[in-house]
Amino acid sequence: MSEAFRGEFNQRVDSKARVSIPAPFRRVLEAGDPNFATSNRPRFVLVYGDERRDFLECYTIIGMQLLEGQIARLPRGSQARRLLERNLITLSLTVEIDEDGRIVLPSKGRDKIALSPDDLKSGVEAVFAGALDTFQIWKSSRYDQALAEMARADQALLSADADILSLLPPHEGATLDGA
Amino acid sequence: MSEAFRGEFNQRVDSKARVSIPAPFRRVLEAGDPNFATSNRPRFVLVYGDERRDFLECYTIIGMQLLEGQIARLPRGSQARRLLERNLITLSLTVEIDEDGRIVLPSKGRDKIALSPDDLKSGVEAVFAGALDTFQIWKSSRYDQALAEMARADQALLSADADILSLLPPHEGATLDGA
DNA sequence: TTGCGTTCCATGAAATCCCATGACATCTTA
DNA sequence: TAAGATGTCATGGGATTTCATGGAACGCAA
Repeated sequence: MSEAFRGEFNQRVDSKARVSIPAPFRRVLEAGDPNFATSNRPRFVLVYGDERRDFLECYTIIGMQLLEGQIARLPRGSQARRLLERNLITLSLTVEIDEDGRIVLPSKGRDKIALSPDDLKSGVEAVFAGALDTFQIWKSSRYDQALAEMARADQALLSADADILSLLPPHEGATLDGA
Repeated sequence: MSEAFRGEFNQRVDSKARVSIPAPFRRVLEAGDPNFATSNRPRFVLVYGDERRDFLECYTIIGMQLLEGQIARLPRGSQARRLLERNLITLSLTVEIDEDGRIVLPSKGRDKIALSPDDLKSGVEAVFAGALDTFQIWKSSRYDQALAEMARADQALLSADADILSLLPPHEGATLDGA
């Protein structure tokens, strides 16, 4: 995976629920859409399942196909498979990026991240957060909130002076410094 | 599978049992009907077999042909083949989408999802739920009911803070993050 | 005629297209 | 190196089209 979603971007959502996809993410989405060369309009999959989350998770076309392949390996009709299908397929949409680099946030997606009609009218910010093979879309205010909560939880995991990388598993084979 | 049925749509069923097919599903049905280019009227197959279900399962023309091919591979006269033929072929209908993007729900189909004449008179909602290579049509109230039942079962399967993706089978070969 | 199914037209809301602008960053050229 | 040209990006606004939905008109058979 040479291309990956990285970084954090704030984008304005306008009154029509349009929002620009950050340009670096567009590059990744273009590379991950087998159809892009012909259509010139990158598409991707926006997942709004999993009630316990309040952000949208976005997959490249190829990334989602890999996921579908994994789901297909589970027995038809099994509970695990049904749950995955519901949350990742039924509760998801394919969206297309327009000539201006924007998408319209579909209404199910707006509901999920709590963008009310009032929010749209008065103007809101969305946060795009890269997560390697996917990226997330948050309502800005909720994102800040969630970060604060996570920071608190993380303190418990990591003693004050420890390096974050100490959480990595013990390495085997090649390392960054070639040791 | 570049085109797939995704998402969840509520559509109103009118007093004549007409219902609009959600536009994104129409695009997929058009692509899956070899005859569409000439007829300009996409067709698809509506399956109402399998007594244990109370929804209609819808296949593209091509999707159903693939399924028929698989059934044909089973030994003639075998019980499995007979059961599949009955439930997927005998108990099914081909329907055509009209110029306005609607179908008329045939009466066998209405029976299956419990749309009574009274329901039609007073107005009902149907739910269209995408499931990759097929989509389902439910009476809205039953859909909500079914979801509620499943939600209860799902809690047992998934511990409170676990990621849904943890239900995937242990991977072999390629994964999303190229690990 | 009456009931049923089909085709055609009407409409408001929502989604999409097309064009415009200002902020930056990069490249070019004297 | 300073100034101008060029390009990409995020964002806004208006015009246009599509979509879901309702109702009227039409054809046909009992």
